[in-house]
Amino acid sequence: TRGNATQSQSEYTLVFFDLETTGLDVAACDIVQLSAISGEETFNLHMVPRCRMTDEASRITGFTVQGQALLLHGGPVKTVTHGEALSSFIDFLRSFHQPLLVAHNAKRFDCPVLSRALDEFSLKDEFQQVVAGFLDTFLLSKELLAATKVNKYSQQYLVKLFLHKTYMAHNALEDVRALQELYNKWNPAPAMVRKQRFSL
DNA sequence: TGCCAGGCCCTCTTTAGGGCCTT
Repeated sequence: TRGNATQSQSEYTLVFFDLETTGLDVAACDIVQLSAISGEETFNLHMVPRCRMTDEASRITGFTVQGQALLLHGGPVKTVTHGEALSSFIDFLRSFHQPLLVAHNAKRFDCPVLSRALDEFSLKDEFQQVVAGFLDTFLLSKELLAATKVNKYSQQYLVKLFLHKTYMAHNALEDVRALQELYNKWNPAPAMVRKQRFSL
């Protein structure tokens, strides 16, 4: 069993994930990078997007497309097809006990984009059978910090506020590392997790 | 080529508007 002793004995295993995409339109954007982390186990794959990247997305993430190649800050990046990435992701998730997927703004952004991609490759059912549910740290942070003076909830701001550090935001792997650390710092009560937990 | 969202939550609310967060 993967994960530490505490996780393997609990009802679920937290798996933090993040997508870098071609833009913010959840109904049309395509995935460029899919990353996840659970404990020390990481997952990180890149894909050549099948639609044009918005200039803003390129500026923020550093990803551009040249011909059939994906570039990060001008240098080539190894890629796989979207079908391969999603199948590999399901295999990665299968290696954990009851994986509970956690992302910042998951409900509004990462989940609908991931769900649409899974539908596209008829992998939704397989995915649903493996995954125990989702948790959105954006919504969770609002509830956790409701009694405080904090009124900004971006991941970058929260990481700076609670972990006193900056990180390479908009690199999906760095984002999930920071999110896992932030979550561990918060260590929300199981009751709150149960309350916030949702399905696709 | 040119365009660029919208669900959720809050509140000066529910016959609604506006800010936030994600790329």
